Order: sequence, then C-alpha cells, then structure tokens
Amino acid sequence: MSAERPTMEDVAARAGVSRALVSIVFRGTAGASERTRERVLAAAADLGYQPDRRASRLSRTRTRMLGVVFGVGHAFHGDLVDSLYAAAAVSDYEVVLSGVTPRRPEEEAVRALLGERCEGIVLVGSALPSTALAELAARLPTVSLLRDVRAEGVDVVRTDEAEGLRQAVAHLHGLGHRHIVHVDGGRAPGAARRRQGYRSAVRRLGLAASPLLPGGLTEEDGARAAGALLSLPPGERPTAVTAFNDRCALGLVDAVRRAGLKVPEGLSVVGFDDIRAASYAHIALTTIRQDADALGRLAIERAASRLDGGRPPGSPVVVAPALVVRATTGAHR
Amino acid sequence: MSAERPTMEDVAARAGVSRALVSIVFRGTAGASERTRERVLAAAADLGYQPDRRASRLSRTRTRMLGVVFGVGHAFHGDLVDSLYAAAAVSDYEVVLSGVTPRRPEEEAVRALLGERCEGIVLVGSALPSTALAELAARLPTVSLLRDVRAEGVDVVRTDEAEGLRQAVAHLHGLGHRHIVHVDGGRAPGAARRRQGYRSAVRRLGLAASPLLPGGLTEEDGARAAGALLSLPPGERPTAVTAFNDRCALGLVDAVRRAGLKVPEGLSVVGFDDIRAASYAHIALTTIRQDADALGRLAIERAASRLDGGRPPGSPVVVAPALVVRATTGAHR
DNA sequence: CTCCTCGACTAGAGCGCTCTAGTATCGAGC
DNA sequence: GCTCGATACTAGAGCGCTCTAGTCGAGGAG
Repeated sequence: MSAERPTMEDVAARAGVSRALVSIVFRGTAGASERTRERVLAAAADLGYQPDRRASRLSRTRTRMLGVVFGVGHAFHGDLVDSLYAAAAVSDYEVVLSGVTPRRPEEEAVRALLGERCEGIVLVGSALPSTALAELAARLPTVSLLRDVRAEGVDVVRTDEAEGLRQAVAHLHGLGHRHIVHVDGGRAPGAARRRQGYRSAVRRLGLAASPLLPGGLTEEDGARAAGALLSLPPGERPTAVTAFNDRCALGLVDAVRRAGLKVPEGLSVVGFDDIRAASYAHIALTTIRQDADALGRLAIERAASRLDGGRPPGSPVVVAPALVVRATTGAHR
Repeated sequence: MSAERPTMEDVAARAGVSRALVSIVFRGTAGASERTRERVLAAAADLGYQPDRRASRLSRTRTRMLGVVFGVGHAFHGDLVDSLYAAAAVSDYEVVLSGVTPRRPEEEAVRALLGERCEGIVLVGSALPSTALAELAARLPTVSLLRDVRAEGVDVVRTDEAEGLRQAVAHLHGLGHRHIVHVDGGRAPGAARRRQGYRSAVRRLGLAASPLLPGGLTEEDGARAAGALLSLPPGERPTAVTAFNDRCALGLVDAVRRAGLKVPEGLSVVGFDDIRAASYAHIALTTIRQDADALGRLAIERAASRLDGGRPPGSPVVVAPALVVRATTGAHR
C-alpha cells in the first residue's frame, strides 16, 4: 500500500547532493549554504522524508535518551511526566516512557528501557528494593523521583514532606485547632516522612500527638479512616485532620459528610499533593502542594549533570511544598 | 565509570562462536545446539550483555513496534494502556508510549512515534481532525480507540455507547423512574452517541425526552450540572440522571448530596466507564462499564491484522458495554 | 565408495544514519 | 604567481545488530 519509506539517500539524490549534506541539514549543524539547505528541505518535503531515529541513535555516540518509569493512570505521576517532557526538551534530551500497570511490573518497565540504551533513568515513585536501585545506578545515572531511598549512586529528588506537614499543622493550629490527627499512608513512598513531620510539628506546638489513623493512598483508604474517626467517642474526636494525600483526604471528606459531619465546620481537612481534582470548585480541598514542575525539572537536571557535567552524586534534592488554603479548613469552634 | 557496554561480538568471542550464532541464541530461533546455547548464555551473563534494541530494530525488516498515543493521567486511558501492553505481548508486538499532556500536544506525540518507525499506531481518545487521521492512516495502520471517526483507512474500536445508554435508561425505568435526564458530554469523544442513545431509549419506552443538561467530562462539569438541576422547580426536577461519564457523575452526586438531596433516595444516578473509583465502597456508583480489556485487545488485533494478515479495513469494531448496578440507583418513590 | 541430506555453524552484506578526514573552489594577502 | 584559510561539500568507515547464502562434517541410502 505505501511505497518504501524514503531514506536520506533518496533525498540526497533528489537534491543532487551527498548523503552527508542531508544529514548536516537535518541535524541543523553548520556546513551547508543557505541555498543548499533549502534545496534539501524541499526535496525532503517532496518525498515526505522523515529521518529514522533508530539509525540516528545507533550511529550517534550519545543517544540523549532518558527513560522514565511511571505509574500509568496515577494522577500526580501524570503531572510529573508533563514536567519531565518539558524539562528534557530544554536540556535537549528525549524522554522515553515506560509504564507500570497492574499487569506490567516495574522490573519489566526498567528492563525495556535498558534495552533501548537510555543514558539515564528517572523512576517516579519507585517501589523497587534499594538494592535493585543501587544495581541500576551502577549501570547508568538513576534518579528516584518522589521516593526517598538510601542507595549507592541513586540521586533522590523529592518534596520536603516533613515541612509540608509542619505547614499543614501550623495552619490548623492557627485556626484554633488543638486536637489534630494524622491519617497515615502506611508504607507508601513519603509516608514515613509525613508521619514524622506531623509528630514533630505537633510536639513543637505543645500539642498532644494523637495516635495515627490508619489510611493509605486511595479514596477508599480515606473513607475507611473516616469510619474509624467517626466511631471515636465524641470527646476524643479530633477537630482537624491531616491526610496522607489528596485522594485519601477526598475519600475522607466524602465519607464524613455523608455521615452528617460538616466540613469544615465539624472537621477541618488538609490533603497533600494538590492534584488537579483538589482545585475543583465543588471540592476546594485545602492541601499541601507538591511542585511538580520543579520536581520534574530537577530530576532531569540531575540526570543531565551526571551525564554531561560529570558532576558527582551530591545530596538529595528537596523541593519545598506550599500550603494551598481552600475550603476544607476553617476556624475551630 | 562503567566500561563500554559489551556487544554481541564480545559475547561471541568469549563463547568461542560467531556473532551470528549469538544472534540466533538471543532471538531464540532454531539453529543452535543446546550445548552451544548454554555456553553463549553463560558468556553473555558473565559480561552482563543485553542486546541493543536500536540495532536490532534497524536491521530487522519489521520493527514490530506499535505506537500508542494516550492522555497521561487519564484514569481510563491508564486502564487501556494496561490492556494494550498485555495484548501486544500476545501478538509479539512491542508497545511504544507517547504521552499527551497539557504541554505536549497530540501532534507532537504522533510525530515522535513516526520517527521511531512504528509499524502501526493506536490513538486513545484522539482529538485530531479526521483529515489528519486519514493522512496518518495513509502512512501506516491507524486505530482510533474510543473515538468514533469517519476517516479513510482509520480503524475504529469503540464501545457501543448508545447501547450503554439504553441499558442505563432501561435500568432506571425498571426502577420506576419516569423522568430521566441526560447530562451531556458536549463535544467529548462519544458524547454524541450517548446523547442519541439516551434519546432513542427514552422514546422507545414512551417517556418524554427532557432537555439535556450541559455537563462535560470532569467532576467539576458534573457539579455544575448539579447546580442547574437543583435550580429547576421541584415539579420539573427529574428523579434520575444518566451522566456522560463517571467523573461527571461523581461530581454531580457529590454536589447534590451537599445540597441536601439524598442519592439514591432523592435522585438516582448512572455513570459511564466504570473507572476504578466508581467501585470504591464509599462511592459505589452504578455505571455502564466499558470493557477496557476487550477494547485494548481488539485495537491491537486490528493493527496486527492489517500488518500481518493484510486484512483490509473492515467496519468499526463495537464492544458491548455492561450495566454495573451499585448504590447510586434505587426505586422511584 | 559415492551421493545426499541434515543439523550446526560462519561469512559478510546490509539497515539508515553520523562523523572524521578529507577534496574542491574561491577570494585575500604578499 | 603562489600560499593560506575559509567555506561548501563528499567519501567512506563505522554503530550493533539480522539474515541470506553459504561451508563443514557426520550419518544414511544405494
């Protein structure tokens, strides 16, 4: 149905120049006169020529490809992928996606990228054991985005979770809340730091640290935490909650409202992430915003500086979060 | 930091065989004795050799790569990507993802895939003009997944939206509802067919077709539709609603509940898609399930049959949806 | 003993680019 | 006139695989 795809050779013949010149024109490097450049591009357009990246990557010494492993369908990963694409373009790197899905484990996603000869790899919210990460890092520059790991050679780029929780607690404290509970994320990436941030913030304000409420990272986990919260004797019930993340907060808000408790009048709730849904007018979740743009940019820069600058490891990059006040928090009464 | 990556040549030398033999072993084709096979694999393992896919693809006549363009972060697209990965593996194709994000338009995502020399391309919920799709299809097998288009050469794989709405309306009718309103999806892919499915279903049951309520594909759109619905004079207010999709339904349910209307007692709501969140216990949305597995599988099969079987176009593939009854619908009273 | 067949293995020509080391041409400087 | 240095362009050797067309040797049939 379609004729053989034209190659550089065809374009060269049509433009009456050598293949090398066509290559020069398409790579945009110096060495071709303006007239020839135009002639070549015209010939290419006539033939519908498009350079073959496979061949180009094979012959180039550098592939300038950065692999990105992410959870397909994870809202926040999506925001990060957007930012990674943008940042890579700036540094003249190319992003190659490899998705993790229920049926496609992270190991396989990584293996696929290695076969492509990516020069570096960014793992978004990786769940790989740190030994596996260290092994990876021994082969090529490896950035763990979101997840904090101590693994030889692995660069970490993450949000300052503890600081985020400090801000959340301080915000609630400023509103007059004295009984604040944290809904925990369990073993999810970042959960430990948020937990710890909550505890130290509460302590510093001279409040009593309440036992954690078991939660998780989905709406369902949040709804379950709501059940636990509502079953507490009224006297022991907190007036404010910091949730592990936005989805968890959303589920919790939804469930307590259905039980007749008003938000924020009866309970103030703060999330974490600032996923898109959090900003919807009818939800208007007060939350701790993770700076997806900065996170993505720094992850790429980190990989690029290892590749280009030969700059050595360096300590984890920690991005400051920001409190976004919306409508799920209010004065204590 | 790392030595040069070993090549087939190195493995061959170490195993004391020719490069061709190593290739045979790694491709798993016949022509090597069991003993040699083991020797080669051992040598490869020693060196930490991994075949270079760029080179392999370049020399192979067929790349067996299928490009997939999808919306990063779209929950349902994520489900489809999972199924596409799985189906491609079965047909021995390789999936190459190219994400669409706020800053990376679909055109660019497609261009990237063409440069990779994908043999076929699957566009999930494409928003490209049909002329652009036809142009693409002239170059390589093109499947439009979810979106129904009439474009020369483009294979369409989609859910039977009209049938879905018929089921939704029939379900509500069976519960005694006589005043059912559809919250419209506007220009979103599939919206026209759902609209039309609603109208014909209502007509067939002898009910009056109410004017559509403008909605959209996000929770926010649903919440806005709720506002419009609540502002209707009580006598004109419907007792049941079919929403364009789950997210819209979720936003609507949330908003009407907050306004004091109980679901399903005061209003029954049916969504569309059956995204993961719909099944969460605290949400339990009655919805029309799109069969992501079948959709993905058929999309791959379609592309593969064009490529392998040379089977010609064929009519659009329409997948049956299924009603999933949960807790947002109840008997009219 | 010769002719065939068959399995195991190899040589070598690509695949479509990139990039180094050139050659040709031309104007300027002495 | 000759050299020099640019600038514009080309030849050709890879990059690391795949795959066709072989070679080689062992065994079976006649």
